[in-house]
Amino acid sequence: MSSEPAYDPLGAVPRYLQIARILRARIESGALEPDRPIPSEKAVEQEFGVARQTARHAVALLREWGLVQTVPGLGTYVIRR
Amino acid sequence: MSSEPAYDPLGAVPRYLQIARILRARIESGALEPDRPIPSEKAVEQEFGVARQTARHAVALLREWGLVQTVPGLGTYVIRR
DNA sequence: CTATATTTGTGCGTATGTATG
DNA sequence: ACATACATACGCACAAATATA
Repeated sequence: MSSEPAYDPLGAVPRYLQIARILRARIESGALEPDRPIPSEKAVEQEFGVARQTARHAVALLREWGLVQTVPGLGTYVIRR
Repeated sequence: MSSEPAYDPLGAVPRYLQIARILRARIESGALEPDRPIPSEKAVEQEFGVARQTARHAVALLREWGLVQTVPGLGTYVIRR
């Protein structure tokens, strides 16, 4: 059984990093597929109950990690590799 | 040759002031043109490796100096004079 | 062509906590 | 105590790009 990292809002690990790791796990597991969009910032906010800034921070990490590509006005997509 | 002030993170002059002076020099030299946006807060953060607060502090100085004008939701622009 | 909805980009203001000089 | 600086996090607003009715 492979499970994604747990989300612990009160933990020592910053929320944006926890969220980024969870989304990364979804990409690596194939739950989020290449050339397909990841959840919007709005959706991330709602799923994890965080502010937009925090959601954006998480997605920014995915970009830095080379996992996704963002198109303004459209969305953020999983990079095919 | 006119060169902009050096950035010295370990110097006695506060970083926000150093950054503000560098951006001012770019405006006065024409590297940043009137009616054109200066680098976003994010870009300033990244270029100088400082926190958001510090980048914002620098841009706030440019406003106080009457060099730029900030438009909410759009950016900060060099004032034509 | 216009209007609307969605998504991302940018900025403002504020707050808490940590650390250094 | 104070100024500076970093890190994290919340809420809000307006602008721009994109897609669709």
